[in-house]
Amino acid sequence: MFTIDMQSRTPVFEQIVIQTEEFIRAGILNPGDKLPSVRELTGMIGVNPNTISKAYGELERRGITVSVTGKGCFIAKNITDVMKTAAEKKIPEFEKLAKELFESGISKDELIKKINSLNSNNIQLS
Amino acid sequence: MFTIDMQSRTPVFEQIVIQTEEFIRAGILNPGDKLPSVRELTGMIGVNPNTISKAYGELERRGITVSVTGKGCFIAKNITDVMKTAAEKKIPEFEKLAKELFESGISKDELIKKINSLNSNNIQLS
DNA sequence: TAACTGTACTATTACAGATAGTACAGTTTA
DNA sequence: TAAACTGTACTATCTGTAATAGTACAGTTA
Repeated sequence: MFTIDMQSRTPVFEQIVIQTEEFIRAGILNPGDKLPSVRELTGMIGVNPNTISKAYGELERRGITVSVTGKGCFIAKNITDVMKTAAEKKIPEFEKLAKELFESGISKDELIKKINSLNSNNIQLS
Repeated sequence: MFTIDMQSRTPVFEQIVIQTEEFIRAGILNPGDKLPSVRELTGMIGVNPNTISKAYGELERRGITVSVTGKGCFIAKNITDVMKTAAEKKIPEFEKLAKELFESGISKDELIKKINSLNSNNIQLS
């Protein structure tokens, strides 16, 4: 499930957060789904339980998961709204990057072409 | 000229690199232009000369500037090509971000609208 | 009760960014 | 020529963050 690159400059706990979000967008993880337990992931990835706990804490802080001691870590029921809201906060970042490429000599048409080529991998199960 | 945020998680030397690139795209810095000397910037920003030197070294490594001991640090003559090539390498990053926003519920139309609203700040002096 | 769940805490190691100080090689200018 | 400037190199040190190690605790499940 998770693919961790120990050589990456991106902290392990952050890689877990990022990949969890990617799995949600791809429809692999859905509302109410249970993530592997801290100790399961510890065994799978080969890192310290504290590192997993830190990732789960960050996911909960973002409203992406709900952790319950004794039960586990679950994808939030309102995950669709949470992801949409988070994405809207990233629009300025998108505009900044687009502006950078445009001012560097890449045409608007080429950028728009890239967007029109996007395909959703989201699988609707309901 | 340079605006450094000491509270930012982005290293100071990297902020200098990023802002230099921004000044070039905005037409504020042009081919052959001389950057402030290491010791001038040290005084302006209030950081260690080594930090400035590290930024200048990185700029030269990217082909953005040419440093000459005894003379100074200058914007490369072929800076337009260098910036275009660098931007092309960032297209996958652009596609990834666009895909993330799209899969999170932001429509293609909205993204395209943002691109069409872009205005170039580039000032042509020649 | 036993085995699981997430969480909290301290101590330690490792690494990157930044500072401090010094030194050197090359260029410009008076 | 000499002074003042330019970028660069080097070592030592400090700091903050990531990660590890080990232990412990509170709540849930079977």
